[in-house]
Amino acid sequence: MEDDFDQTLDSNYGSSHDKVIVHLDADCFYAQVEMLKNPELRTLPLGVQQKNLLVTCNYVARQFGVKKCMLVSDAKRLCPSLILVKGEDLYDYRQMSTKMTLLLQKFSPLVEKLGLDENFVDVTQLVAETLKSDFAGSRNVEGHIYGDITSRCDCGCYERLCVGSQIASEMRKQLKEELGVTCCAGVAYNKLLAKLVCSTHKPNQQTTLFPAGVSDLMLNLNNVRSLPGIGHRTSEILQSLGISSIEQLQNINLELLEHALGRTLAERLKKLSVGADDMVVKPTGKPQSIGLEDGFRKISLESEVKDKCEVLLQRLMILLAEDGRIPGAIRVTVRKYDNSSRYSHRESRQCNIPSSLFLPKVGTLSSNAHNKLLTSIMKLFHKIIDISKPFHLTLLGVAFTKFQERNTGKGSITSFLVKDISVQSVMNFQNISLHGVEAMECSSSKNAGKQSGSTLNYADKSGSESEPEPSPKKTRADFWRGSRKRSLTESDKDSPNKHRSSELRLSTGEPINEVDFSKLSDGIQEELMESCMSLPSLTDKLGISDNSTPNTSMSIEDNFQTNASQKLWKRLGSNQGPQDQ
DNA sequence: CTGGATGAG
DNA sequence: CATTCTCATCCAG
Repeated sequence: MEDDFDQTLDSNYGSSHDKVIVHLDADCFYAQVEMLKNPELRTLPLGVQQKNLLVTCNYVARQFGVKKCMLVSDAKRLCPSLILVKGEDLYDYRQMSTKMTLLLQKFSPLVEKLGLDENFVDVTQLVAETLKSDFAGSRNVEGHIYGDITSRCDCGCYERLCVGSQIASEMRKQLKEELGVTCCAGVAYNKLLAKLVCSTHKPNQQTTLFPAGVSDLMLNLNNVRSLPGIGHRTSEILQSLGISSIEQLQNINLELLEHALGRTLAERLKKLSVGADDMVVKPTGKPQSIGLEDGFRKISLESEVKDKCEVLLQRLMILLAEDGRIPGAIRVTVRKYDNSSRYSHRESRQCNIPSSLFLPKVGTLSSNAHNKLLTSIMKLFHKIIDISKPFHLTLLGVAFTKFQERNTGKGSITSFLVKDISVQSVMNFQNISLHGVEAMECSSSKNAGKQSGSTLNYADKSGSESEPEPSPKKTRADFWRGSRKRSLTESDKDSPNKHRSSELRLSTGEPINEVDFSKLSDGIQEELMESCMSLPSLTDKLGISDNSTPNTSMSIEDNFQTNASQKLWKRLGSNQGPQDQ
């Protein structure tokens, strides 16, 4: 007990080298998506703005000194030719994020999202299988190596991390070829180090960290703020203790730190400071809440509140239909204008809602449900704001929570259909009302002219997550296709029953869909809901046999893992020919 | 369970 | 500092 250090060093918490973690971080993600939607922007300085804030920009713009989280006005002063696109609506970014995660899940089921543009993948298993089947030992590292490797650890981590770097390289290759997205990757034996080393070479590069480089990596961090888990608040507390550097954090007395931060956080930060992290990669499932919010300068009338909420609710209903689950509660969030400035204070209220509002029961009128929800929202609003007095809001948000898993068996099939139908309806509507959006040049710029009629690929989503619904064969097949063949384009075109697989269709104007749906909601909403009601007629259209394949989903994971490692092995074998000795 | 604080991108 | 638009986790009430 007197010996604080024993715990850290002895029990090896978070510092064993037995795992291989890859962290992937898409380069200037929002800007990349915008450039995929409109490739003409590639060579121009591009910024993505939300309200008055430049949330990210491409690397052309960065040459002018434009940076993340700048005021738009400042950015324009630095770079008068800066092209700005609006990024308040996250729909396309979310869509691409889902595609990236799905692609990565082909390498391991252990994929954890961090925000929309980052993923952790635990590839320990795939590495082990690859090492097992690859008897010829010569290994080289793909990409950069961080720090020195003069002293090699004897636990076998050197070989594991080498293979990890090759897997990371393959992941980035597929992300680029299949989705058109460039990423950075970091490879290390825990999450913390994988993330930290990831950002040492940017953009579109990867870096592998071996144990000998850990100390350098940690001590080269500028300050404690660089550690994940230390935000501005904890940083202030540490500052008050005279701690700003990583080295200071490494050396501070643990009890002193516990006094200021509590035992749990203090111990965690102590370990993080020396590069130890025992957090597991927790597979990301469906979100626990789905919400939208809108910030603005001033709202002070109840009618404005109601209008805002109605628009938010309409957009939210689309996200909800895509998710496929039924919410049990709704929450309203506001931010009041606060001149005294401290920091942004939000208040929220939530209430339960009857699930009957969402059941796909024939005869349920959507406008009815919609109105009831809007009424609930306004009630919640009145719980926060006393409208008999003047008020000044700068933000309104609406979110659904407490999702119910749906019924087993038929129920889930039905919901599956409802989800697809709602999306299709929106598509159909787009075809009718908006004519000729833009030519789509989305993914790998090769295949510009995809056929436009097919469905969006939301079905993929339910494929690899918690629900055992759709056939995992797809995933496996996709993996093989993606990995063995150079041209994904060809194989996609060739297979007609492939309409559910991962084609990139970002530039078909999904945001336009959404916006237009909102604006014209009066008419459209009825149309959408009517479509949802007529379930039987849609079963034909959708080709149920495709997704209801009674697939014996035994050891799918094992299967694709095996295939993955075979494929990787093959690839490495053929690529390494000349280098082998 | 609710709502606020904090932190992530 | 947050600023944007989300989402998750932790914790006190």
